[in-house]
Amino acid sequence: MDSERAGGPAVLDRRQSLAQAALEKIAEKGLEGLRLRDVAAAVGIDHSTIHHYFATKEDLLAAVADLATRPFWESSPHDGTARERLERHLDLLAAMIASRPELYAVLRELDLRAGRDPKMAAIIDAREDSWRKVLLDVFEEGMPSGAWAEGLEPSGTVELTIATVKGASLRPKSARRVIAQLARLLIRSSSAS
Amino acid sequence: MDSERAGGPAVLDRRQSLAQAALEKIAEKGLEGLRLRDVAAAVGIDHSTIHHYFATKEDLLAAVADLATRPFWESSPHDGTARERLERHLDLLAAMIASRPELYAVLRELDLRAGRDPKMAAIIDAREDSWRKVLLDVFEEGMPSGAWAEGLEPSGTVELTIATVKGASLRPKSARRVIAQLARLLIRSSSAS
Amino acid sequence: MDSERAGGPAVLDRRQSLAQAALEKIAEKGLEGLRLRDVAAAVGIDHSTIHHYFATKEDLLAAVADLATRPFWESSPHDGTARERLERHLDLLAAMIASRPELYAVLRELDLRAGRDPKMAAIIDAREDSWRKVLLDVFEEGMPSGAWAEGLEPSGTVELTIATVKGASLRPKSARRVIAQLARLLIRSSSAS
Amino acid sequence: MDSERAGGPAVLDRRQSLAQAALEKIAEKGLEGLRLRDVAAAVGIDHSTIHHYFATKEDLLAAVADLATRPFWESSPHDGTARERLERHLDLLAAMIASRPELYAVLRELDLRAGRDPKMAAIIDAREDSWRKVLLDVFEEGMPSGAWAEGLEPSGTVELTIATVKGASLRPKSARRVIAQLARLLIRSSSAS
DNA sequence: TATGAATGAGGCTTCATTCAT
DNA sequence: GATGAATGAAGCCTCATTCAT
Repeated sequence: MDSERAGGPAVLDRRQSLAQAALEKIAEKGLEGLRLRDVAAAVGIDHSTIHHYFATKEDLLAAVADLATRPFWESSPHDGTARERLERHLDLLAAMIASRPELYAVLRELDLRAGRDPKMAAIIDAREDSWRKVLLDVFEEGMPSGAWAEGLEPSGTVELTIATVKGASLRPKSARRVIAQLARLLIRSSSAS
Repeated sequence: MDSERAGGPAVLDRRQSLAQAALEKIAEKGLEGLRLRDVAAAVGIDHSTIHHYFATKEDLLAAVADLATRPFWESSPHDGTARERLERHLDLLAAMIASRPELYAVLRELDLRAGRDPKMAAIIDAREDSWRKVLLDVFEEGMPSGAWAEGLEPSGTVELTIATVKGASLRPKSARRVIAQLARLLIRSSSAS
Repeated sequence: MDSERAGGPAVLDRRQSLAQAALEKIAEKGLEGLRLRDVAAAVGIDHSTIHHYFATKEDLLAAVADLATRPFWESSPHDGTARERLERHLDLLAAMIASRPELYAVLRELDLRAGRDPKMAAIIDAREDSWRKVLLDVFEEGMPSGAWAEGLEPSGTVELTIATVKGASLRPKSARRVIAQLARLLIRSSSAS
Repeated sequence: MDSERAGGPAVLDRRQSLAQAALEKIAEKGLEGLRLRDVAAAVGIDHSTIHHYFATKEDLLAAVADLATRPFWESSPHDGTARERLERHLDLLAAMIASRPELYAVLRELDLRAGRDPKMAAIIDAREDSWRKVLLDVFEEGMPSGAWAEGLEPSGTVELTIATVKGASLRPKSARRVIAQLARLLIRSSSAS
């Protein structure tokens, strides 16, 4: 009992903090500058102890991917009109990119990696598909009420939104502006709600 | 003069082909998988000979950045309406991403690198600013004639376009669709096509 | 007494099965491929628990040596003529090499180790001396009756026999044939079969 | 021309001396104690430079096997009677085991390794087959003249001889005696030449 | 220009061992 | 007795770089 309370979470914490430290190192030095030694040092353990938690560097990277893509939209409330939901969603994204630009730099790094590493692709794609569903749901919901700009096609717009957010995160400084501009284009400006 | 006629061009070719080979390797294995040995092998020279052309790995990388960002829009004709010019520009981009996805993967890799390497940032930013100007020119030119969607602000739309193209290039498969969707949103739909 | 009845035998069994598992691992991967982790895994315990039974890897190795050299000739009946006894002895050896080649591979591995490790030499030599005595006894016993080939010198033949059996065990496939050939040479051919 | 005289042999020397150094280390510490660092140190080069000559430790080991099994019987003259040739051959072996016991210890180490490593087996077996042929030739040649002990079968005796020499080399101290005893048993003692 | 030898720093990983629980 | 966390020494190998030729 005691050990379950003590050891259990501790282990999770260690794994978690190693993944977190790795994420920070990637943000700082890039995937090509990631060194297990540095990660270990960041959490204050010997670099060989890392292998207790992650058999290989690749495994650690998988944990980083998992951590970095941990769904954030789950917190988004499902109520409100489609237009409101989209606005909130994009606002949240812009805010997060502004507050944690390194996280998004790492995400892009992982996107690139996914292009040549099937294992990474599996992790990244799974999470991205969830995001895709969330967006598709919003865009489809807003169609009947004419919430969107003329000629907007839901599924293509999902891809556009994802692409733009990703591209915007490559330049955190202007991300908010870019996302705002996107929102303005997507949402029907005139007349009806 | 003499060297340009005799050894010069050959050297330039070598440098060029080394940079090209490096670019391909980066596309294949990422910045973290780039090995001077592999690059040398790809052009058929000894791995130590590479240092006769590039003193350091970083220098080679600079050459890669230069090669990858070599302006492509210069070929774009300046005639036609703003709307036509934007369409042609986006079409060209979509076509290039489709035909040379690796080149764009490398560009994104370099974007990320620029985020932590001032030298790289200098190279990348210089070229991106040129692109920025081209786009700004187009968007401003189309304003008076009402070529664009309502509420479009030139400078913000430049950033949006750049971000979207970059983001789209992370998923070459759907890049054309994304860029087309963007074009549809930017260009005023009413008033005849 | 108490511990022999309760924990004692269990501990002995554990030690025994660890040594046995180690022996098998050595047969499989050689002394250079022996890993305590593998041995522990083979008997289903944690790799650190192994140190409760053997303080050090060397200690485990000593147990392996002990196990591998556990005298087998004790079962050999002492009755019959010297010639019969030799034949039975060699037959038994050939049969064991055929049925447990790995055991003999490990024995050779330990022989080699004994050449550079005094502790190992002590264990190995003690058992080999016992074997030596058994053989010497047989050869001397057969001398008066002229059981052996002409010019056979007991003590030198003991060494020859040991060397040949060892050498034969390096190639288990042909061991039986080699040992049979040795027997044919040792035993006087004339004077009836 | 100059470089051919200088660089050529030098390289061979380096590879050769690395293999030789490795052989000595194996003799000293066993296959399980072989460290590339030690080998490099013995030759006076940085341990990473070893990889210039041998891509992997396994490759170095192959060179060691090649060096250790380099045919020695080629020097044996082909003239004389079969009996004389066998005597000379066994004498030579006994002398070599006496003068270079470590070489033979390593050979046995490699024999064992060959049992679990096909690459090693290929090298070892090839050389052993040559030896086999030499012996078979001798034993068959002596058959008609009745040079051998009664009932000696050539091919089986080849195996016996090989096994005995190998076994003898495990105990260099008594090797000469063992081999002499073998010779006495093989060669017809009485009567005719 | 080109090469191959050499270097040394450093990378990931392994492993016997120890220790607290 | 058993475990899992932790260690640190060490192992093989890689790689950018230098240097003599």
